[in-house]
Amino acid sequence: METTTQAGSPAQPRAPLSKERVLSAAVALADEGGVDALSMRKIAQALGVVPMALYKHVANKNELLDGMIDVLVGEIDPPAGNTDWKTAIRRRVLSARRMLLRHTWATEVIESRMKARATPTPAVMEYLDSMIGIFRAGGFSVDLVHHAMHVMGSRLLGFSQELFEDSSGREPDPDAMPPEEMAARFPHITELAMAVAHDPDSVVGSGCDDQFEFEFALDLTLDGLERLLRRN
Amino acid sequence: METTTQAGSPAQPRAPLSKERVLSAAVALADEGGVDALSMRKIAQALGVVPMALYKHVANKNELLDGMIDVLVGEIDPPAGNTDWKTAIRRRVLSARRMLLRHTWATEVIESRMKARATPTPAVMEYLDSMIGIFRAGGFSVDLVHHAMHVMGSRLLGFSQELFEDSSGREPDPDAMPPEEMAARFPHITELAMAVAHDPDSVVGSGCDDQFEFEFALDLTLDGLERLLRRN
DNA sequence: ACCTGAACACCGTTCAAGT
DNA sequence: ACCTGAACACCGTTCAAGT
Repeated sequence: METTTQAGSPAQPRAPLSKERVLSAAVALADEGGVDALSMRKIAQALGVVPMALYKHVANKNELLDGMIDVLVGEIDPPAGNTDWKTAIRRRVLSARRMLLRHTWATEVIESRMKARATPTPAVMEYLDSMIGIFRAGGFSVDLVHHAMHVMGSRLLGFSQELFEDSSGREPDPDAMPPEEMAARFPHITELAMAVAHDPDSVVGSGCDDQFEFEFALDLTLDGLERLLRRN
Repeated sequence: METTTQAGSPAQPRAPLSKERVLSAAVALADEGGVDALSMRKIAQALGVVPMALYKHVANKNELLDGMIDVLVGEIDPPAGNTDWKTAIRRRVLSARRMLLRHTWATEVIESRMKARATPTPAVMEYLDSMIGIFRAGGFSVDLVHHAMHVMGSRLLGFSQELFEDSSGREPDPDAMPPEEMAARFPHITELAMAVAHDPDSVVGSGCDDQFEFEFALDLTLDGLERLLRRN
């Protein structure tokens, strides 16, 4: 009802807009509506600013996305000291995973920007570098850590990569296949799905215990690497 | 110079437009210019047709993308008979990888559509089902094949997922870091990069032997699974 | 010198008007 | 009944006109 500035509450509609404010507004918007719905115009609107004002702090949308990735990488826990390489890597990767689960759009943006850029951003480089450092301190040769980084690739800044994620709240398929046809055409999937559904330990409704599956895969890889290391 | 139909060459500008023609035109355009540059309008133009004509064969752009994925899955070699599960899986995954390398935009589209859809398309389901079938025929329990599918996840319809791919032909970074600063800030990356650069066996210029790295990671996973299988 | 509105060249998709 | 042009509601970004 009152458009002029009130005495008691300065209304502060004009906090001085910085790159940080732009980036965190962008991250918040992406968290809410996904990265496809993210536009320069909407970020500006959320900040109470004209669209062109953003271009004073980021050169273009790609640079904005790079900045958003750096914000995310900053959320990954720093490496733990006083442990062996295996638990240090394990904790770090699981911390990265938690970040990825908080920001569902992260893998998409990271992957597409990594593909487009000649070099990852410094923040990503720093993260990768400290990962390599943990392996090296654990006694890995340069060659073996090279392979290890490639093996870990998809999990380092990885993907939860669930093939059959919880499907509630997604586009419902108007002409979905009837269960009988499913069972006839895809017997192995059906068998597997049935086993999962009847497993009392599995999470009700969602089917797969994503966390368990992720750790299972991670440990399989880490054990394999450890075996190679011992063989030196 | 001649706009009317010639006698010798019927000019056939009006092949009757089918869903298949639309999809293969879309795949060809994506192969050329990437999926970001793909638009309904450009597909129509390539087919010599008005944009709205496409909507007779695909309901919307998402359905178009789903159809394109099916075209790609159709390019993966069928499972080989007369072999053990390990070589059968290996061949199939490597065939999928070759498809992914032919269509650089594939992983991006597959990942984003898998995330959006409640169920993968039937063609993708068929592929996954026959994969599970190979494991089952190899003696895997339903439980173990369940885990195996999760482990293989990122490689099944996977990602080449190279962290440091050949950077030629990508956006050059105007303010790239000087090598000395690189070495100081990222010692481990530098060490690794140097070792790779001085390895006479590595591919000149591109740095990493992507194919070798992919197979290294794949075999590490497969060997781990085999060990679990033997332990039954 | 700084800021910004209008404009440009695009999108996917709707819809009513044409045949 | 079919087909399609124009239009709608968006984009990211340029640029010239305002202060």
